[in-house]
Amino acid sequence: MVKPAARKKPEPDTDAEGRILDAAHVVFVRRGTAGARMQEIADEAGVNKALLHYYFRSKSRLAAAVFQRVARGLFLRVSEILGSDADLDDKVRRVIQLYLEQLTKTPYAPAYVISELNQHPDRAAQFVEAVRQIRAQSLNDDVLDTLGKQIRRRVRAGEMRTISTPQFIANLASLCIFPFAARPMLCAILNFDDRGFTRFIEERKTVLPEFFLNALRP
Amino acid sequence: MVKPAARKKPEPDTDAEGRILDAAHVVFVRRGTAGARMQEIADEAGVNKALLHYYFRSKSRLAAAVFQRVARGLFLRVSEILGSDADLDDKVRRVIQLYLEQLTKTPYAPAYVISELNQHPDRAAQFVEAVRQIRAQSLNDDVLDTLGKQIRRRVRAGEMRTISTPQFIANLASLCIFPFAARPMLCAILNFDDRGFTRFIEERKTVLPEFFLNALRP
DNA sequence: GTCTATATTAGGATAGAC
DNA sequence: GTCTATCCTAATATAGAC
Repeated sequence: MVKPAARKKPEPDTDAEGRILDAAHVVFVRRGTAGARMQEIADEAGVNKALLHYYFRSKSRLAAAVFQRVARGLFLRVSEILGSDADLDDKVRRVIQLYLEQLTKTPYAPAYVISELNQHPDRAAQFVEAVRQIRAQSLNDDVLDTLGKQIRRRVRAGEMRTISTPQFIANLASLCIFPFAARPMLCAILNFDDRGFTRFIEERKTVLPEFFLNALRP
Repeated sequence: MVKPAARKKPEPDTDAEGRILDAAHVVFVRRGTAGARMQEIADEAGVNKALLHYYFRSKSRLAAAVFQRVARGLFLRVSEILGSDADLDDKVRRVIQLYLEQLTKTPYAPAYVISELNQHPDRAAQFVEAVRQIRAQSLNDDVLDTLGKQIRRRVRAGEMRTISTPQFIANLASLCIFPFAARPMLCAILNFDDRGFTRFIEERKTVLPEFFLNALRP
């Protein structure tokens, strides 16, 4: 279904299948799976509705393909960093930097993934599979183990407060991802317009590494 | 529409309008507005579909009523704490405690509000209005101002690192709310089942205040 | 106020020409 | 492979009896 062969056309026009998937990506992320309309996807792709079924058979299969793609995108690069042999502080700094930049480009991804996972219980299995695949690809067999060892080493050396690996990861993910997922909420509470939010994220690029690393000082 | 009069029946059966709103609450939060079905709400309320239209005219009005309710619920009590005259450390501890307990009882609220706000742009205005109402109700005219003053005072006194009020609030909200909003995501990554997640939140009740307050030490 | 029955439209899916 | 035309079910909404 996916041809890894060399791309012939450098123009934005890909083959129909690719255009449809891209269009579906846009529409599903914007409206959610339940709110998306096949017609809107077809329009966005510049093809006929029937062609969506030709390539993807049904709306739910198309939705699954898009979800897989977005979920992977959210964790692929971060997983590489966490699985690398960099120093722990360095990992933290790089993860924060990466997320704040990546999510600035794809700001709707977190809210979409959160929505899907909560409304569509069988997406959870799909998500677990995506995570498993990413883990298998990364240099380290288990990113979590490596990270846990790094944390415990630092704690034993007295360079860091005691913290469990899950809490460490949850805190890091929360601080990076939540502001994007809850952007309209934050903007309402803090009286931000788009410009205000952008500056807020810029500020965050320096605030967050300090905040997080400081929190772990012994 | 809402009668604040004394409740006649102590049984779970309220009047039809209340039962419908409760049922709508459950179903909309579970499925999202687009995914919810009027039939399912009617079943959940134990009434006929037509009655939903009798009381709420249309699905979108019913959805708006539910959203208002859930959004208020997310911020009402927290706003009381932040607007109180308690010490800053105390506020932090009480907010964390409140959120972790409240969200344990209504774990789907954050994901629902996030979904709605991202998929349904005009919910944003509704949300702003809900926040404005809560602010007007609370003892303090502007919770944000009060909090900002407390933060700056602590910073000037050298008892806290410099941090802007928006970053302070965003960090606190992120750390409290995200794990619930992204529960299936966290569970997949950290290999948690329901039991594991519950223990994780229990652990978090002690971890989080330490983490947050420690992050702000000078 | 609450029901049954029905109207109406929207939207996913397919058949078949080209 | 891509289109036009059509089918068909699901879902919101209303009419009208009780």
